[in-house]
Amino acid sequence: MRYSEDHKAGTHKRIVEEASQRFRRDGIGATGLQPLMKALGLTHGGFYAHFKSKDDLVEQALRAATEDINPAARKAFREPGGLPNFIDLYLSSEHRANPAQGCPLPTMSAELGQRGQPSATTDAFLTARLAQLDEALPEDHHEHHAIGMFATLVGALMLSRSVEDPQLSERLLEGARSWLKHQIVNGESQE
Amino acid sequence: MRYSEDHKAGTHKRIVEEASQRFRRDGIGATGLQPLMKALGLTHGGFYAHFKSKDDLVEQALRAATEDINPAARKAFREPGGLPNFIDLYLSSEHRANPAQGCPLPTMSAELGQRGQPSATTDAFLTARLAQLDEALPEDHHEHHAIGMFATLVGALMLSRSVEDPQLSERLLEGARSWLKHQIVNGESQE
DNA sequence: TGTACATCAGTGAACGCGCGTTCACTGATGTAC
DNA sequence: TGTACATCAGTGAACGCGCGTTCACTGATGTAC
Repeated sequence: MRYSEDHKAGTHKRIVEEASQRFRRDGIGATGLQPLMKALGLTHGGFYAHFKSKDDLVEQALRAATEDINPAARKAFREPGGLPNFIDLYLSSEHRANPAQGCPLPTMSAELGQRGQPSATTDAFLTARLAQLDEALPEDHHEHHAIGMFATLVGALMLSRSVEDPQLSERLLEGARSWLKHQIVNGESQE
Repeated sequence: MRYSEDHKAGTHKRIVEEASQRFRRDGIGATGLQPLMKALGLTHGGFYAHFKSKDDLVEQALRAATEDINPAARKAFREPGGLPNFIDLYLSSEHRANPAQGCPLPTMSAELGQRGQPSATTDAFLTARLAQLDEALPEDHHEHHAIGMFATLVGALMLSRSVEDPQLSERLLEGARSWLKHQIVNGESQE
């Protein structure tokens, strides 16, 4: 059947967005293309009219996630002094509970490092986020501030999702929040 | 064939150790039991004489990793003021290049969080490491110091492994090292 | 305005493959007599 | 000391299943005349 002008582009986008959520929630390896297409009301055969391979989809999904930032987080970055708000959003129990709508790195970056050949997409995503954090930091900071903070955010959220005990999970989030806010103050005054 | 007294225990240990390395290097999902047993010169059928399931092996492998700490890292913890040495070891290019002999969390914890039902083994592993870090920190620190530092270590190593560009990878390790050492100083004097 | 045809997004069966798990078995060794 | 037997760690074929990928196809729509 032939479809209207931009029908295919729409389907393409739907696949990328659904994949982006599933990769973040379940991981890349654990996300099957067959269930993915079925969830969109499509059959799996059509997949290869849109993508060269699963790896191609992974790249596009990660690229899509770069532009799909939580509006509240974007707002926190816009306003001066909004960095603590961003930290609270990133290390919130809401973010922990909803990996599918969250940052792809805590769920995907280990797997991205293990997959056969790496692509520049991860680098681009990470660099963009570091630049964003860099702008939000006080003027006289060093590069390692943004890097250290980002690593802490990603690591703490990932760890908080991996433990069984809810109290331990909460302590991890709260501990990282305190540590990071404490560091903002020191980063401004010292160095 | 019947074997000597502790033959089975030896095989059991060999499986756990080989699995522990493969899980850390390739991830849990990407590690097949068939290739694992074959690498030890065994057939896959015998696996279930040793373990209830793959999940059982995962738990035992993680538990084994708890006791298998890099001697150099252990030494760094023993001597007073050895924390910077530990940071350098954890965030070294050697550790980055050898996940199979390294900390299981950067490679496994995302997957551990995504697997069906979590077990207390991750909690035990993480708690033990936090306690270790806690002891190495100056007396008057807060719990969130150990948590923040550990999250930074795990996050930075994982991210450094996931990027394609070696220079970016190096910047991530170096950035996190600087940030952490800077924080040790502040953690002592302030708070 | 009406008909013939080309397009091509999506269909669904099939491919080989490796997965975790089960199970009837083998056969070298330790034990009992 | 010599023989019969029980043990049980390890064997290897087989189970059903889902994976990523291929491919000949369908059939509603847009275009050409």
